[in-house]
Amino acid sequence: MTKAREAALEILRNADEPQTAAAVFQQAGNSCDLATVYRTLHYLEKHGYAESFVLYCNEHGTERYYTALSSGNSGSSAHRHWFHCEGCHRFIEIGNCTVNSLAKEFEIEHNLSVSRHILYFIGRCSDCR
Amino acid sequence: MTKAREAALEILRNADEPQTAAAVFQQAGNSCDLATVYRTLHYLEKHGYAESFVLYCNEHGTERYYTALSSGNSGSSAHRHWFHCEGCHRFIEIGNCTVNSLAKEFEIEHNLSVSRHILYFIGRCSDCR
DNA sequence: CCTTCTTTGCAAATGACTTGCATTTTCAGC
DNA sequence: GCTGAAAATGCAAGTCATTTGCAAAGAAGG
Repeated sequence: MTKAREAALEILRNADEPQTAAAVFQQAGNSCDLATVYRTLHYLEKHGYAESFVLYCNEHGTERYYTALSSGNSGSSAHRHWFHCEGCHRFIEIGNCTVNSLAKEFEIEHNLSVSRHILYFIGRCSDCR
Repeated sequence: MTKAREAALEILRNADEPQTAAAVFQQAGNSCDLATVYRTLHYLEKHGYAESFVLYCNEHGTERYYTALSSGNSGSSAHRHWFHCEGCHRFIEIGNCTVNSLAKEFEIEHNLSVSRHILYFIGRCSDCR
């Protein structure tokens, strides 16, 4: 684990919301190149330290957001889902998600395999309504 | 409704899967500019003729996919969700989706408003397993 | 140390999508 | 049917997140 990777992972672990590459770059104090941040995030995801999803927001456009997974090296912790506020751009975790069982049903019904799923909500939080 | 918009809407209505701007452009036989296709799809979505979502696929990257909404004054069709096969890149509709009720619960629980949600599955269909 | 493999920085490239602007279409009102 | 203002289109150039080529810097093992 190199210094840049350690730093990025620490940033993701300390964050309570999904982070974009640009956000990680900024929090790292520009201590490394943005291209390195992208490569680092790919590395972290590939090796099971983080997961990501692509989210579209009116104001920020389409960006990939990363979250740390609790246990690294492919020992996966639970996949999470988020609500994104279009006002303040904060994220709130959607707990208690039933998508997994929905995916399982769908797999059986269609005799196929679902390797991942994406779910998120967009709206306005209680402060921004 | 101009010719280009009529054509794009017809393409979406005849499609049984979500279509990208590039796909609509191609099916339109390059009869208009790609920029016009983008503008047209924005128009259709803004005016309730279509809806869209952004999906990431390993092979095709991040793209926006459009589906027609049945825009008769009688009934606008419900928002739909899709499974995307990473092998053949076909889409299969996920029927019977419980996300709406999940969103409603979440709204009440957090005193916020969810204006839209994104859900899709990625995997391999029965032909591509 | 020295060699080799990996990672990084920098700059340039990519690809989906957007936009400025001049030209064409559309369409309501004659 | 004509006409003119408003809207739509084509083309080219721009934007923006993300990726990649390549040479230099760093790590790891002998």
